[in-house]
Amino acid sequence: MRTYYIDNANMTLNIYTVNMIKSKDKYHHGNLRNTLIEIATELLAEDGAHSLSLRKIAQKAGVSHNAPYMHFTDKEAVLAAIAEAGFRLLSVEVETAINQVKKDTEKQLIAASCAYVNFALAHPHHLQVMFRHYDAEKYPNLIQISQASLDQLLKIVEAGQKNGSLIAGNPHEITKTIWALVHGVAALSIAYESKMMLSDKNSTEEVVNTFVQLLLNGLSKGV
Amino acid sequence: MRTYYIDNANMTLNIYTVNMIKSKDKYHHGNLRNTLIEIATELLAEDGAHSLSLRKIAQKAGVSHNAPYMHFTDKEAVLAAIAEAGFRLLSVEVETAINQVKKDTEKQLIAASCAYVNFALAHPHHLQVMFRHYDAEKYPNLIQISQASLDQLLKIVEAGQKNGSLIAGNPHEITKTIWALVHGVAALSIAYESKMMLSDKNSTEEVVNTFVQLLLNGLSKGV
DNA sequence: ACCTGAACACCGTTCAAGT
DNA sequence: ACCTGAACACCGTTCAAGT
Repeated sequence: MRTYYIDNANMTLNIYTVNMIKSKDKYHHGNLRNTLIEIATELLAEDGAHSLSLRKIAQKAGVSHNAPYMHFTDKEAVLAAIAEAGFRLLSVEVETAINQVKKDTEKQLIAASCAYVNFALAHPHHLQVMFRHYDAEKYPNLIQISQASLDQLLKIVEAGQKNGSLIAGNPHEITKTIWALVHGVAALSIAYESKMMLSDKNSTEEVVNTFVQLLLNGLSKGV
Repeated sequence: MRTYYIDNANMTLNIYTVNMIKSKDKYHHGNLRNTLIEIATELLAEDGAHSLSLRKIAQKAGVSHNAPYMHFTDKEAVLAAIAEAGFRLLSVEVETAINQVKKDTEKQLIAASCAYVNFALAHPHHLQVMFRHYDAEKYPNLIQISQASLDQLLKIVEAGQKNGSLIAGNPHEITKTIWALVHGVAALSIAYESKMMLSDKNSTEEVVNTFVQLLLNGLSKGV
């Protein structure tokens, strides 16, 4: 590659090099990848996953319909990158929500759950792309980053077990139970336009609080 | 419509009518709709939702790529029909599972939950199509039928409240909590190839049992 | 290295036409 | 009524070519 430059260094190449510097913005040098992800995320939020096309993304970025292939092997890779960005955003929102309440296990669990459901309601198409099925071998980063929210819950659970507010037992199983409940609420809320899980008279916070409280206190009648 | 037949009854139409009767199978008269749904479900299971096309379905059914439009307004309508069939199948499997155990609330809840998760694992692409977002006004039947599993859970919950095994309180909220947990387990199992929620050493039944038990007994430490 | 234009085999959908 | 063939505007992806 380097030899190529030296061997072919000529007038034409010099002009090209100048153009590279001059038109940094126009040609997105070194930045096109991020630009494409940003634009794709916008289009996703506006029109949904089914009408998201590489060609539209490229057009809106001002590049040819082929430029994305310089940064992504195929459309699936773009979706994976969008999903990855989504998990990062979700993680930040959950973390912020947790930090805004006192160091109380119950309050933290509810705050994290609300943040998760609110993210889903605010970015339904994004959540859909985040929880598509991806080849774990192809996108190891994605799988890893997607566990961030799970780890955030795990921390709360382990702290709760230490301070005596949660039952003993495998903390991973407990964490997964909470996650499944919260993810289920989020997914079903999206599928049914909030009509099924949420209600008009109660806020999302109140409804999520009800679900989490039922999980904390249990559905079985104490003897 | 009827007038049209009478007014235009001629030789040509008679030949066509004969063809209609002769080639009932070939032209799927009155049955093409169901054939298309069946084939679509097969293709969905094999290749996933993203590569399901109306043209492929039509081709496999032996009709022109345009014939489906006689029975469905667009691709979305086909997906809705596939989803509807899926909910009917899920409902049958859940009902069967419930009937195979004693009239014990806990056992019934676990049986129903297992049936739900097993359906998801057996038909991951189908579940994906079932829980896409559909316009409730366009497909009222779909929304209605999709509530069948919820109603099945509700029955168990109400019986459990009556026989004293479940806590008092709004049965709908309790039912939704169970559904959200089970749906969350199903959805996350699919997204992560069962690696996240399920385990290699334990059966699906054992894992689902753990989750449901945690919900029944609660995560909070009793005082 | 990075980007483009032409080309390929596919889509969903519409419409005039056939039986 | 039910189905077909041609046509349209889109896709994702590949490849030779440009700077």
